[in-house]
Amino acid sequence: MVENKNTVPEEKEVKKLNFLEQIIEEDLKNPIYNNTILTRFPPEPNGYLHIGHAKSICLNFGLAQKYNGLTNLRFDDTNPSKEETEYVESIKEDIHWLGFDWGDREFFASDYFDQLYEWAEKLIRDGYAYVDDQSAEQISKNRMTPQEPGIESPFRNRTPEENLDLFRRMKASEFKEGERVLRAKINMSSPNMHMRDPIMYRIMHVHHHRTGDKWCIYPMYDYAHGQSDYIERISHSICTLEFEVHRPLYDWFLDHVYEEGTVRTKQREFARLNINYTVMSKRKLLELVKDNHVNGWDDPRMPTISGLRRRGYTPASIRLFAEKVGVAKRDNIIDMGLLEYCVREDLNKIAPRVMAVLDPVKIVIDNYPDDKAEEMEVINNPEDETQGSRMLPFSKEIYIERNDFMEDPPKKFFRLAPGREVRLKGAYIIMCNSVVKDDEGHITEIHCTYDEDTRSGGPASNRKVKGTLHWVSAKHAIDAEVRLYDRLFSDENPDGHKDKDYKEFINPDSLQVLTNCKVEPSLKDTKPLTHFQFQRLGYFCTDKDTTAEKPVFNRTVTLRDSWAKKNK
RNA sequence: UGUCCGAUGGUGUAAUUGGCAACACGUCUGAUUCUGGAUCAGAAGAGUCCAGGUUCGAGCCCUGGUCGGACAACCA
Repeated sequence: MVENKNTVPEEKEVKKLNFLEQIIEEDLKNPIYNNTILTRFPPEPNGYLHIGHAKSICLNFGLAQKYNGLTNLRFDDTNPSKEETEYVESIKEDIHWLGFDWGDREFFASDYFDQLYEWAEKLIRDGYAYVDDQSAEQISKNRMTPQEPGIESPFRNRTPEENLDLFRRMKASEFKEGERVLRAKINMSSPNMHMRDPIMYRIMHVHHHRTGDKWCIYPMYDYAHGQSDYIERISHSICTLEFEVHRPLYDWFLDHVYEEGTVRTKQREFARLNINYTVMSKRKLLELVKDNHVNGWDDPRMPTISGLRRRGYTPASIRLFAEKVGVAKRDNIIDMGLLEYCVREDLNKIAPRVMAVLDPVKIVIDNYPDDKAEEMEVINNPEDETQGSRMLPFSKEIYIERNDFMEDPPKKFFRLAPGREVRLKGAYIIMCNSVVKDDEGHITEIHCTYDEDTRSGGPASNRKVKGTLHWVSAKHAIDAEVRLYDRLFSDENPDGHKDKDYKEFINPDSLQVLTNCKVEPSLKDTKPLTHFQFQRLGYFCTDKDTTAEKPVFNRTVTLRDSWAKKNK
């Protein structure tokens, strides 16, 4: 089997398949698949999508792309009491923004209510389903616990005729909510609780966002989901691990409607995404929003798609992240650092560099003419020449970052200090001569001199100095607000504590608003969602709160900072 | 105490399906740099949860444990 070892490989990329790809490739050997697959992304429209959904979206659309197939978007709208059209719009927006398109393959589980109902009648006629008159509490109680068998309902052995009659009357609105349900007749002593005569239909006198008041009985997830998959002829129904226990039930329902010669939908499960220092359940995210711990679903601290977008994440960065985290079946907690790596990776290539000083301190260049002003040509992005250059005004008074100056610096400090020189990026080398302080001892002004020959591109411009600072001309700068974000939780795994509520770990300092920032004039009228690198600081993104009078920027992520790291 | 699933460097994912553990992130060096960024070069770090067994050979197979997760909504 290793015969042609010495034919030697032209180092072709080793394709390592994840377990889903292996299953698919195995399946595809069967001609019934016709060499193609059909996946689906099935959100319930009861909340906003988060990065965990992004993983699933990338997986489902990605797999389909890879194997010559398509992906359906199907809203799992079987519980009208929790679902709203507002959510379906946001979900569609987020998927498109991520870069995926389902064309006209947009469906709703509610599209299939008629078919589902017919199949339910068939199950009743065949003796596989019955109407139960017990209360919710009784049903639940009689299911008992996983280690002891359940108790059969006294209504379990009604005749198909009686069941059919009752079921039709349920549909005809003759009963109140909770009075009756339709149950599958499977096995009350199965060790798998989902097989203990699961409920198929319940009565809900609730208006549905799409079917209006047509129905007062609605199918449960287990019944609706699998059958919807089959109706759409989904080949691979990929979901998260918690549904693994549902699989026998999924298959049981499918057995009762399956037609020979058709593709039989296969459900397979993968481990959901977890990221440290955040939470990833819709319920908890909703709670953070409702209790005002954050400012809405798109708060830049939220792991929602809309939050990440507002924070300044790009679709490509999230897709890269989804690829990097991989897919498997073991529990995982991904390091937030990986997500950050992914944005930096993308933004480094595309974000123009600009000058912004977040915590300004004034520098006066004593030997620079009082009313002189120059325009310095600076490169927009050293990683991408096609982004060209722009002009940046320079004058006698400039601002630099307060922490770029130290009166009494440690040996490895490469920035400005008395008697030291630094380069002002794109301009001159300056030397610090003196410092002016107020009564309290706070530095109010730093006096420097510049060397005219060191202007970028000038005769002495390649003189070596240790540090290069970003800066902004005082009289040309515009004021801006900058919002800095930190992790939302102070604990690595906020909902991993049995005795403590995750909310106890909310980081009180996750948002810091700086209102006294100075940015270069080119940033005057930027549109929300524009990405920049604030030179030496990090990647920033114009916020939707920005106005002509006061631009607002969100910090997406800092630059890697080996200096800060060293000083920890 | 029931059933199902899982266990590989700090984190995540691989290992041609039995051939002496690889990739990415992170970490640490060094080079380079008008961003303490980026880039480039290199290093450290696991012997695969444990114990047996099969085999010339086990991360992959078998047995028994241990630990972790999921499951007892008229939620999805």
